[in-house]
Amino acid sequence: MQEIKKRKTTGQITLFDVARYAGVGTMTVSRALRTPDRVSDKLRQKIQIAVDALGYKPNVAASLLASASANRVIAVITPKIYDHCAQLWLNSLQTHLAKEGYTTLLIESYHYYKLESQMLDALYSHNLEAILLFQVEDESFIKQILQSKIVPILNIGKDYDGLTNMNVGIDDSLAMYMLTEHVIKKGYQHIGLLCANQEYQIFQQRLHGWHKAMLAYHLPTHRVINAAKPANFSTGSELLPDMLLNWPELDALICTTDELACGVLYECQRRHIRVPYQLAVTGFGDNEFSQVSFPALTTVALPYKEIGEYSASLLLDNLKNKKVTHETDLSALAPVVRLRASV
Amino acid sequence: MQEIKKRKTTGQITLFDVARYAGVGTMTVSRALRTPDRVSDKLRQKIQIAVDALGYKPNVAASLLASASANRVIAVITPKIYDHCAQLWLNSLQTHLAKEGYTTLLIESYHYYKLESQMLDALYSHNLEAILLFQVEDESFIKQILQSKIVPILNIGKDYDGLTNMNVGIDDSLAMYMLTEHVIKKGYQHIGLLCANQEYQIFQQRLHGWHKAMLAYHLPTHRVINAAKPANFSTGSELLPDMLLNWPELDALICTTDELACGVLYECQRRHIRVPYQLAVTGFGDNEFSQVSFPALTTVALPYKEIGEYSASLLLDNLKNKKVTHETDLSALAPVVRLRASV
DNA sequence: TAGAAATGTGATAGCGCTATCAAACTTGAT
DNA sequence: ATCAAGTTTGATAGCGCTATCACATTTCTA
Repeated sequence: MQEIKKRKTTGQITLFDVARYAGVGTMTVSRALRTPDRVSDKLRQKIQIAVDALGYKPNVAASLLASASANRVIAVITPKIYDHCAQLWLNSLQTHLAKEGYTTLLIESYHYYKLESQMLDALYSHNLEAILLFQVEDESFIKQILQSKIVPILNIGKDYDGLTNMNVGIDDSLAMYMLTEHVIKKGYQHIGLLCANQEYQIFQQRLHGWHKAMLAYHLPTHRVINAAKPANFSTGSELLPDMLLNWPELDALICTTDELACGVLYECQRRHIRVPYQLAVTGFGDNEFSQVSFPALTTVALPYKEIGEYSASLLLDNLKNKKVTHETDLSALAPVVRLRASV
Repeated sequence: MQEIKKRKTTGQITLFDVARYAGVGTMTVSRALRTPDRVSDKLRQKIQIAVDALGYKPNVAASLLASASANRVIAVITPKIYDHCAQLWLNSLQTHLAKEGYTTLLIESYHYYKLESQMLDALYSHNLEAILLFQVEDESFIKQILQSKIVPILNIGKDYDGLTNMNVGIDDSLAMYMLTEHVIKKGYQHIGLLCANQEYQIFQQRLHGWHKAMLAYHLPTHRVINAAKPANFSTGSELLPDMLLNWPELDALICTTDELACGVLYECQRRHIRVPYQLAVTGFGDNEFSQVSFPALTTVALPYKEIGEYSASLLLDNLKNKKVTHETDLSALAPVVRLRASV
């Protein structure tokens, strides 16, 4: 039996207290809690009683330090949690990771502008097993994370030249190409693009997809408003007049988000513009309201749910040290155009 | 000088390595990093060079264990992060806490249904300083958290009989009362209520507020649809026909969320019902789209931004061990009715 | 210039836990 | 009954860090 000495302590109930109460060694208590099958039934029961009686809570910092084991915690960094895409993806990801016992720590990087290193320090203090970046565009920030490369990093979005350990690409450009192609094939000739949030690469990609499709079908690409405003409902309402003023011949308007498109639809109603007869309108993203709106919004859906699932499995495989080259049928991750009443 | 011995280590660069490289004691390195002003400039520079050269990253588990200090991390538990209210509140809260160097750990409790204790274990492993509950309704879950009462707990929402250490109430009932009163004063007589998500207390409170206002003005309270469906756009569109069928005399419809109301507006357009001339419609929450919609939605705004700010200051005061009874002008937290074109 | 006070630095002893290994106790085959 | 092999248990020695105190050094006061 281990020496029973008086220690000055933080007041917390420790393994030692439990061991003394149960009349066993600390190691046996530790085992009873971590690997119960390596302890006899009799002692295990005794120990359980002691744990309950004393209200013992393990000190995970000590456990981590002693075992140098990881924490089953992954961090997700994304600029804007409330984005519809982020919602779908996160929801799917978290569900899958929670099943495997992982806790997800969400960080909205927006709040840590100029506080990045502080935030990272706090992050690393959690003994993370991995970091996921979702549509993080700040390359210097990514590099800063990678510098202190102590855990695997999975990036969702544009691949920064293989900087990250793993990358799951999302092809916004392709999605917009497909959508534009559908509109073109419907016979529209004077197709404009309404792009907000132009400062973000992801919107540049959407613009690029439109541009490419227009060129491919020999259509003019000058009818573009590219604004540095939030891509929300009011911006849509606000910018429609400019579009109509500049290009009265417009017969279709492609918006880079469903919110913009929805704002445009409202403005059309205010101005008695009949959609799609006078003007066809599309969004991007297949948000919840796009199939309920009046008229229902033609849009393109990116498979964020599947991407979330794929991200989770890729990450879990990597953490389990299986092959990192996880071959999956990526066709399941292709964008889907939803043609509705507004085109 | 401290004995330089060979240790078996996890391979990580330790304080000891930095100390040896810089030719100082470990304690000096520790101080140079934690309390730089207690170390001479000369040694501090030397140590900084050693830290950079070796790429030293502190092991926070060890630091926590040795100092028994807290982590500047608070956890927020909420059933649904993507809720508009949660967004506003969280955004405001996080901004204020980030300024004070706190990192916010977001947990969507939905993902941990039946995994609560596992999730809590993971949570506690972070040496949290506090836990915030936002509109958590599962009382047994709250009790479970409180059982292991190791950190202050701040609850936002209904007060569970003083179970939590601190409580910031949000009066949904009052907000709905105010809204209903406005509608009544506009002269509407046949006022119905469309309530979804009836299983949640927060929606019961809204229903209650409507009921109370109707009684106060001697108006009938039977025109209610109380559905166990998600309070979203499509439910609004879907349930409007039932309302109209049951009560053709309806001249105003109050919806328990803006999403429901927006769905109702769309359905009105499909059915050529002129709002507000044939039917007035209101929402609840003042979501972004409610002022852009056509017609713009009359609704009531709860001051989640202010509540977030108040929560942050209350929590910070508590953590700093100032007076916990933080008196604030709570009138700033009162709901605000926004009368718009739809009523 | 001596002595007191303030400041800077390092050796030590844990924080609460687990890896490790040796000791004690089973079990089963001879 | 005996020994080999398996199983269960506990004492020990750290994990990497910081609180603490003692000692060394500097600065200030009389």
